[in-house]
Formats: sequence, C-alpha cells, structure tokens
Amino acid sequence: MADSFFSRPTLDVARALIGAVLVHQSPRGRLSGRIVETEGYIAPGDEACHAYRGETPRNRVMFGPPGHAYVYISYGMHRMLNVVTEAPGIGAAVLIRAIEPLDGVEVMAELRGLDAPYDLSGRPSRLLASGPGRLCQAMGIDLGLNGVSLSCSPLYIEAYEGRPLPIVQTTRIGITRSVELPWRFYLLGSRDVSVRHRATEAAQFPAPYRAHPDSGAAG
DNA sequence: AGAATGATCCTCT
DNA sequence: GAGGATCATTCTC
Repeated sequence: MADSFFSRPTLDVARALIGAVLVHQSPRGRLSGRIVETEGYIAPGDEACHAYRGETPRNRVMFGPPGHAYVYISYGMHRMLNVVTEAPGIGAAVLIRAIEPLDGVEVMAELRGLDAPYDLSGRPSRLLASGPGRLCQAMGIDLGLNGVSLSCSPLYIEAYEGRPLPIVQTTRIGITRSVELPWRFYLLGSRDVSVRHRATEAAQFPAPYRAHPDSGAAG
C-alpha cells in the first residue's frame, strides 16, 4: 500500500483500513490477517495520544512520514502496532487492534503459546489475534519493526477493494483520557473484534444487519 | 536515582 | 468484572 494512503485525515485511514489485509513476510513464512478493528490517535486535542505532549525518543516515529510502523511496548510486556498518518510533524497514527487470521495460523498459535489454532467450530481461535497485544505476538511483530515503511519492508498492508463494509464507529478501549472521542472503528459481525459495543451497533445499523455469525439467536 | 504510569492479557470468580 | 503480572518510558527530585 502506498504512503499516500496514509497521508490524509487519521479517521479516514482508520475506517479505510477495516477489511484490508495485514501481512508479515516473517522468518516463519507469510503471516496475515484481515483488519477488523482500529483506533485513531491525533496529537492536537487528543490527550490519549502518545504524541499529545510533544516529541520524545519513544514517539518520534509518529512525527515522521506517514505509512511507517510505530511499534511500542505497553504495560511492559505487550507490543502495539500503529501506522503513522497525516503529514509529517502532526503526530498521529492508527492503532491496529484486531485481525481475522488468514495465512500462517499454525505458526500464529505457536507464537501465542496456544495448544490449538482452531476453536470448536473449526475456525481460527479468537485467542490468536483479537486484541492489539495478541495480534502483534501472533504476527511476530516486535520493536525491530518500529519505524519501517509499510511500502518497502516485510510488513505491509493490502488494501480492501470490495463493496462498502458495515463499520461501527464508537469510543476507544483501554484509555483514561479523551474517553469520549468516538475514534474506534470495527467490522460489524466479526467474531474477532476485541470488544463490541452493542448500543452503538443498534444505533448505527438496523436489526437485520446486526445478526452475529456465532452469537446465537439473542445477538 | 526513584517513582508513577499505562492505547493489555490472563486467570480466576 | 476484578486483580495481578511486569517493564519501558517519562516525570520529579
């Protein structure tokens, strides 16, 4: 995917990434998954954004060119993958929060320390990549990829080019500041979304759209 | 130099 | 749904 895709408003990018395929040509082979959940972080006015208080050694990638990976450690143990957006100097990025595993499911399970890559229904387990820390572990993404360009590295994104998808826009997860901003996007009906917000789903989509594949009659 | 703080995950109940 | 794990980064002294 070209850098120009990321050189535009962060929330546009966050929404457009839903349905795209994240790929890592890792030492263990091709690992990939469809992106089903993202969050936007934009320094000016967003206290939850790492870049809000200016540039530091850790967040300097966020102030660089769009289309580069910003990888950092959260809670001392989890890696988080973001893609830098907007023009250089702004300090904005999209956090990739969940994927539906596609290629390399067996390797992902091994990297995650799981016994079985599949759940009882025969689909890739939710435990593989439904969360920002999980997906980085499953995809073999570590700090060595911090700052790389997604247009010329083993880590890249293949654009989604199909019919418009039903995308829910709601508030972000796991933050304590600027909690009111509706800057999270996720694919309606995907099993691999980390946390659903049913009230928002009901408000944004009529009932027939909300049937969840594996959630039973109650939805 | 020491302390506080997380854009989380797992394991219980 | 609550609490512990576990450490890089940043802030404060």
